[in-house]
Amino acid sequence: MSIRVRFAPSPTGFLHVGGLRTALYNYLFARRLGGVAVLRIEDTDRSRFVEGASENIIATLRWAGIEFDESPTNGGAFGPYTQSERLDLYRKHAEILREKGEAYFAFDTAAELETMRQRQKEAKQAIRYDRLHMRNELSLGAEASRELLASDIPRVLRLKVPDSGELRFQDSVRGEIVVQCSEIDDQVLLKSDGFPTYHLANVVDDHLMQISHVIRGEEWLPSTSKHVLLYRAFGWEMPVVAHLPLLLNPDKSKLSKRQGDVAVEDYRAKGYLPAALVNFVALLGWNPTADREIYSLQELIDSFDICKVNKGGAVFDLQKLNWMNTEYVKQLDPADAASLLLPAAREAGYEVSSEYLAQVFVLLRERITFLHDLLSVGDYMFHAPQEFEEKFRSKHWKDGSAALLRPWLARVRESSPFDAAGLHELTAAYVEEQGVGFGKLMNPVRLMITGKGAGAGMFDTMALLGRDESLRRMDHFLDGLAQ
RNA sequence: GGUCCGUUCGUCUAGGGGUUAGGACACCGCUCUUUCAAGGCGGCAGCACGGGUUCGAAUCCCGUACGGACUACCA
Repeated sequence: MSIRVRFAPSPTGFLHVGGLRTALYNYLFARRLGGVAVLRIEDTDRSRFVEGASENIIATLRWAGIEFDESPTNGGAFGPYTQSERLDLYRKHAEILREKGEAYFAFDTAAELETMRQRQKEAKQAIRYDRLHMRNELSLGAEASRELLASDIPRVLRLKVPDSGELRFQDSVRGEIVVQCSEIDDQVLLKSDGFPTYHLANVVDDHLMQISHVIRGEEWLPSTSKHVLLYRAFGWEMPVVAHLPLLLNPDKSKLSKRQGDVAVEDYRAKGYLPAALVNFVALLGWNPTADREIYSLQELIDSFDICKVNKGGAVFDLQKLNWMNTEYVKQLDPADAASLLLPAAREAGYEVSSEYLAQVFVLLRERITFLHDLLSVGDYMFHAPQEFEEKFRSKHWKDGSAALLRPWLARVRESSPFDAAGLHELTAAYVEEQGVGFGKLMNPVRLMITGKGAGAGMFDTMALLGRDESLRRMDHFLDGLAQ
């Protein structure tokens, strides 16, 4: 059997991080087994359609490095199948179902359905379409329905669910699931606007596209029994299903916008690296080994196993994501880091070369979570400090500091070459002579040059800044003191 | 309310009859040190509960509790 999977988002907004993980697992599964992954846009709800959402989802998947293999127009591309372009297919199959007696038309109004639900709720009954008492082909009989069918009264097509019997299906993640037919609602298949519902379109497409494995979120588990019935009604073979555990808010409810960012777009905008986000999200619900956290996409592919996916939901923990991003930032090639950061640096008004940016990155990469932190954490690498951290000053700038600094400054002025090793050597000799520790001298130097109490090694910092700039800042500071 | 699903440190997880229950994030301590990080070392902390099955249960079975999803002419 050839492996074919699909990722089927609906274009109602930005790609959700949960969607990213679903897409990723589908992608990993397909790549691991040499299968095909298709992207399908499920836009059968016209009222929720958001302009540009589909394009955004595709762009976001590309950003994350997740690729799809097939397109309706040309064989090899990423480009998606779009359900709204396949409406004839769903209508045709809906008709087949009706001819087989597996589906029927119903003419109830929204108000009638509401009344029915209210009644059921008050009677503490399960809320389900009441086929016997509502207005439909089955309750009305052939004679009476003929008139309604011929009229222009709005109608929906409903699945005729068997009254009794047991349904069983295997889920690759959860094992066997058992559901009683009596618990299943007569699902609407075709809406009154002629569009199919998710259930019909999904089953028809999965079959027509020869999808072998349906990997999707747990929220679909309850409706899978309806899909089983649909496959059975059509006489089609059911694909293997796997329902992924949900991504959760810290309070364990389904990950939602109210409690933080859910759009991949948001994380991208905040400066998370795609590889870090993908790595993090991959490990929410699955882990290839016991003692590793960092995996490249290829390593994830090589070890992916759908059967090892967890059943329980996973809380999306921002702290761990942040840690993972710092790991990926540290591993970035300096030249790549510089080119990623250059636009932001320019926007901040720093007219620097990418070579210089790469050097600043190397200097400070262990101290940042996001690449763009370089511009704030290391602002003094781009201009003289505009303010001096008072807490650090009061702690490390003593009355005798200036007197201790001047002879050292004279030597720095003369030193050659001006590099970190030379400065270190020179300074080591000086503090030895003076009988003081490094800190006594270097903390004031840090204050004068960076204005801050935290940063990379001062000799490296000075070397990168250069002799002129370093001395200018210190002289300026001491001049200010003298006045 | 009904149906279905789930439950290993605070969080992500490994482990699936015999383990001192392992790793990671976070937190704390020590170390390194010119600052802050990073790094190294160490610490805190967990099998939801109750019954079975078994010589032996975190692991298998059944309940209970708790949590979640679904319950639309949304996906």
